Amino acid sequence: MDRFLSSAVNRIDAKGRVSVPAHFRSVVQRRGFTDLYALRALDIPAMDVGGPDLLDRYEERIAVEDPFLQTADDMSFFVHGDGSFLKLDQDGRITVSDFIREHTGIASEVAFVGRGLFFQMWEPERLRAHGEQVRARLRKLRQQAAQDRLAAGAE
Amino acid sequence: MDRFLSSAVNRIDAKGRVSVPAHFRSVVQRRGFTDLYALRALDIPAMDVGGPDLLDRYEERIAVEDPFLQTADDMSFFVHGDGSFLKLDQDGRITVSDFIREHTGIASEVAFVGRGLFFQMWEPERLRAHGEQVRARLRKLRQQAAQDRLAAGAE
DNA sequence: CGGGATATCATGGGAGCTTATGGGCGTCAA
DNA sequence: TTGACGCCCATAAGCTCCCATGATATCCCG
Repeated sequence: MDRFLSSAVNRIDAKGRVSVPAHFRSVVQRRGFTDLYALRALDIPAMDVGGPDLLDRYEERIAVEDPFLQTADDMSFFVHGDGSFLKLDQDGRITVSDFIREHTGIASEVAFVGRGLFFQMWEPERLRAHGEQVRARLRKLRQQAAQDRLAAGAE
Repeated sequence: MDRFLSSAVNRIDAKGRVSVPAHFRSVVQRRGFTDLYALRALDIPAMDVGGPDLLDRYEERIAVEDPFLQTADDMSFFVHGDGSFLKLDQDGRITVSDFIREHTGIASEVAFVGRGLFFQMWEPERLRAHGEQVRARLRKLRQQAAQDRLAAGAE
């Protein structure tokens, strides 16, 4: 399987390093990459992380915009300026920069969450809270759907 | 990777010098440039910095304007007359001229921001404010796209 | 089936290189 | 002469490479 699946929590050591879960590393490696690319997620305190191909996908998206309009500029600013390469050392660890800490609130532990084509880095407690919210939204959605079906049947 | 990515904040010393981030320097070198060219960004308090190819990009933009209109003339003046060379010293530092300080508000620290084919120099606090605005615009764009899809599905 | 050997993995720390930053000194031009 | 600038060196902090350890999972063979 060459997708990012499941999750794990790892500890940051005294030098600010953290091990990327071995499974995630092997996915990146199988695609032929040695580096990771991290992007600040738009509306949640998490980093979206993937191989450099993640960057390529975004750049393809930018390419369809008119390069002289503000939207293209915004997208480039976000992708190139609000992201950074994470160099994997020989033991498969990355250093957690202030850039990451600021956006995520990560301090001493990192929660890695597989998301298919990429994975995310979270502060564990925030991830838990976010998970609650997501579940609540999904429950509500399902109830809503059930009610709609009832209403449609009564007509 | 030969693109300008991620960001860093460096301090200006007593002589008015500032180190260009090592990663950016290596990109410049890999592209075969020895000098940097800096332009005042059009509608933001930042410098656009890159190799000579940066000029090509701006000239391309001018080319789409009608040469008889004032806009083209303004832009040409801006690109060819209102830019400056930045010489890298042996330690990879540039001196921050008044030309740059005036347009950006840079005083004691410089934020370098990768933008793919070029990079930008910002006053750190202004960069933060600008980043917020960009993220807000992109969030709005995403919501808009989601609504459009819903509307299309309802037809 | 069981238990020891082996491999894998997260984590800790030492050593050396790279980078950012500060400052001295000579040169050239206003 | 003075101030801006280029060249050189020094230093401290940060980062990368390398090795060690313990815990866990996997394998293999009796």
